[in-house]
Amino acid sequence: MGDTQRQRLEAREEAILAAAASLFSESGVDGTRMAEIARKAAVAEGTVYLYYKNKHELLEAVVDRFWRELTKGAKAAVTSNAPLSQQLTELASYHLHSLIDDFKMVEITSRARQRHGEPGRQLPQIREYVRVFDLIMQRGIASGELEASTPAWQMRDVFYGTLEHSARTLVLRKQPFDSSVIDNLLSLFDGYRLKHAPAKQDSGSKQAALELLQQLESEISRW
Amino acid sequence: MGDTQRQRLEAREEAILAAAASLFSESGVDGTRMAEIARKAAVAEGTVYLYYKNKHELLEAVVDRFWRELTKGAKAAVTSNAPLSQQLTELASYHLHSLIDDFKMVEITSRARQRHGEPGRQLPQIREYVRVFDLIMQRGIASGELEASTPAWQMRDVFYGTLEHSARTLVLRKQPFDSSVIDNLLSLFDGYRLKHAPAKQDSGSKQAALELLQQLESEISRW
Amino acid sequence: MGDTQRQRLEAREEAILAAAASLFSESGVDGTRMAEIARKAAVAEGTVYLYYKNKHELLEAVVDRFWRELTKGAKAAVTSNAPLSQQLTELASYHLHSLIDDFKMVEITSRARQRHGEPGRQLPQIREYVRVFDLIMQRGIASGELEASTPAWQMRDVFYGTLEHSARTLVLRKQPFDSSVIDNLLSLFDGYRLKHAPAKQDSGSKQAALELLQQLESEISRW
Amino acid sequence: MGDTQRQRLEAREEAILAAAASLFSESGVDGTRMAEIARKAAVAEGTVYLYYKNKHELLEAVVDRFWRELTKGAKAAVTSNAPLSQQLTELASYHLHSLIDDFKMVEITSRARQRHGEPGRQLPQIREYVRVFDLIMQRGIASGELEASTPAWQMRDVFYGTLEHSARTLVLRKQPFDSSVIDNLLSLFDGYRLKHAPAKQDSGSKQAALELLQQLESEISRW
DNA sequence: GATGAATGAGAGTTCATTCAT
DNA sequence: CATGAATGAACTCTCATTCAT
Repeated sequence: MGDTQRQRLEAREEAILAAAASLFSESGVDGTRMAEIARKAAVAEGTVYLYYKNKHELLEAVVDRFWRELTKGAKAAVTSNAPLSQQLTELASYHLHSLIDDFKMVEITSRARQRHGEPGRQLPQIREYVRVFDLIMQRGIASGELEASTPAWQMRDVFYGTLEHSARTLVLRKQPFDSSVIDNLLSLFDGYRLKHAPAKQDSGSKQAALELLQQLESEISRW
Repeated sequence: MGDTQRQRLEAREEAILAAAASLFSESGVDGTRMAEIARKAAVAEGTVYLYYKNKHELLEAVVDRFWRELTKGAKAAVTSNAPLSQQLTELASYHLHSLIDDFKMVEITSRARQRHGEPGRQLPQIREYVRVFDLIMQRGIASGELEASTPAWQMRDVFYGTLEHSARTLVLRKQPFDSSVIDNLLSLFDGYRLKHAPAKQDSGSKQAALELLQQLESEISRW
Repeated sequence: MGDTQRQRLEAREEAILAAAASLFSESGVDGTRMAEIARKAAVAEGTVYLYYKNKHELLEAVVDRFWRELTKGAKAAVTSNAPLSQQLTELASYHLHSLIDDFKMVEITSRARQRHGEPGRQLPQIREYVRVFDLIMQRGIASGELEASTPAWQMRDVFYGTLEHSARTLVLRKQPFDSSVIDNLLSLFDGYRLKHAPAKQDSGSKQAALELLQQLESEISRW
Repeated sequence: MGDTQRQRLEAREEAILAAAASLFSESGVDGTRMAEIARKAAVAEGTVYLYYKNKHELLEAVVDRFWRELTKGAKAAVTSNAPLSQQLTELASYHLHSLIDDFKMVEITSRARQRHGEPGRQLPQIREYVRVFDLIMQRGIASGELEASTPAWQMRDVFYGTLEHSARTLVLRKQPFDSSVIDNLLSLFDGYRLKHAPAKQDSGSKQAALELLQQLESEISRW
């Protein structure tokens, strides 16, 4: 019975989140009243406040949930044993599809970052999501598939930033998808790829790279 | 006398815009009351409504003004006779600097795009700004400095998106600037650059490219 | 417990109406702020809007309530078994007294009828009130106490209009009442009264009149 | 040239009054902004305040003008040498027509009477208009055409009030006119008319009546 | 006298949040 | 835990009125 109880609570929480997500997407954050969310979630207004301290926390939870779901998919795209280029392709495809489909959520995310006086904060789940992109870059470097001279975060910025901006472009053009964006990005990434076997690595850094690689693989495998 | 009158009106409008811009940046859009803006601009509350129909239109005007100023600077960075790579470097540097310095404005921009039921609209001045990036890519293609097989808008997405995302990264790390981001981006763009003189172009497309180039140069020179 | 709840709601609604009525009468509609009404009714400002969508609807409710109360009194004056002339006297007396006592309400009523673009509307409760006057005229005609050649509504206009205008006259003169107005009106109504037994009525119309009379009596008895 | 100046001033004043009257009728007093009136009158906003201290005084002026015009027509209807009943008929007809045609003005009049704290005031021009009705009743009494036992003001209340109320009835029914209302009223007034020559009046009161009659006739002739 | 930009008090209204039931 | 009526601070916006030109 305690289980039933807990399940009911979680179902309620999920209902509120889903209602809020759909209304925020549809009418914007300011255009959505707490009363509407409660009605759509079939709970009383006050009940929402039992689960979330205020509207902003609810907004953050909605955004969090969105990126958590996204993170799951991104991890799945990257966990295979396929070669790096294929994994990048899959991740890029997944990312671009997701951003286009839920572009409203991307905008709402930037809304969630803005809080009264504070400077723009990074929400934890987004950090986690971006971390998937970082890890794949780091692994590429560690495995020697990507050159080590460019920091992983810069490759990630190219990868992530390009796709985000292309998503905006495609959404504005009302195009549902464009795979050539991914082709272009991947061929660009060839510039980062080592053409030859990684020459002349001194054994110290080689060792370090191997350890890092093992660490990364282990982290990825825990997903 | 008409001049003095007009000047006073414009000064007032500018004062309101400046006040709004600074307060929106400082406290966010929701955290700023129309009364505050009026006080900071040293006008009466009602006066603001003489110039802008409501808070949202004022917000749009603030955002518009920001991107208009940015556009001026971007055009300046691109108007020289310097080689493409140097122009790209300058544009990238200007863009990255600007986004970092006024990162709040970037966030506010996404706020301005969100209006009640409407989907995310593109504000005209941003379009104009992005157009500067498009033009330099198009010119590079027309002049044969960039390969023609990748659409200009995709190169632009890489260029613009990478820098935007890097700006976010740097702001989150509280770094004021990082030139290596630009170096990285430029060296990546080598992948788009033709290594040899553009060989084997049939005379028809050559002719077309020349015409396009002249057209672009003429447009740029009019800035 | 539902009862207690409902009673509290109704008490609150009544408190708001009473507060509004008294303030509208005292200071006029424009001279009364919603905040004042809320304070006088001992509720929060927002609470008023829980019961009435806006100031105009509150005004209409106030006016409605006034005429509903008036209607009750008017019906009581007319329900007796007394002869027509006595009932008319009582109704006239009640009407005149009421209009004089709450003359402000009569003026406010005309204010309630005016809404932005719309032409003057007839508020339902006033129609109901006037209907009491109509019914007594119709009954008089049906019973043969009043001549049938003048339409009931014209008799009613004489009756109602004269009293309303006399009320204005008396209020302007600051007289609390003047029974001679009623005497005059009643003696004038002798002109409508059949001096003899209704002669020469053909049996058909007689029958119709009887049926109408029964119908009217039945409607009145249901009050 | 002074004349031209004065004429321009008067033309302006008239333009403002006309604009206000038409807008008040069309959109109600609250629904009309001073700026609209100024625009329609083709003057600047501030100019209106050179002629009228505030909106309420402008409203009063509009109402005043309306009743002044009405008074002219009413006097014309009554100045003839025709017998009383015919004069009454003409006055009633004129009154009823006017009220129906400009019913909005009647409502606006009651609006003009309401000022913040004050009780309902009588506007001077309405008093003047009603006075026309009083005078014809007084004259009828003095000339012996109406019985002296009912005060003139009561007869006037019957006459005026009935017509006013009938006007409302007809407006609500969207009827442009109904002459039977006047027939009914006139035949009712037969109840006030002396059937025989005024018998047995003592010479004193007879003398007084004659003097009053002369006085009234003189006043009427001065119209 | 005429203008119309500027004023600013004050209005109605909203809605996130609370709390007695 | 759940409710939803009640709250009231704070908002945007209006518009009659003023006054420098």
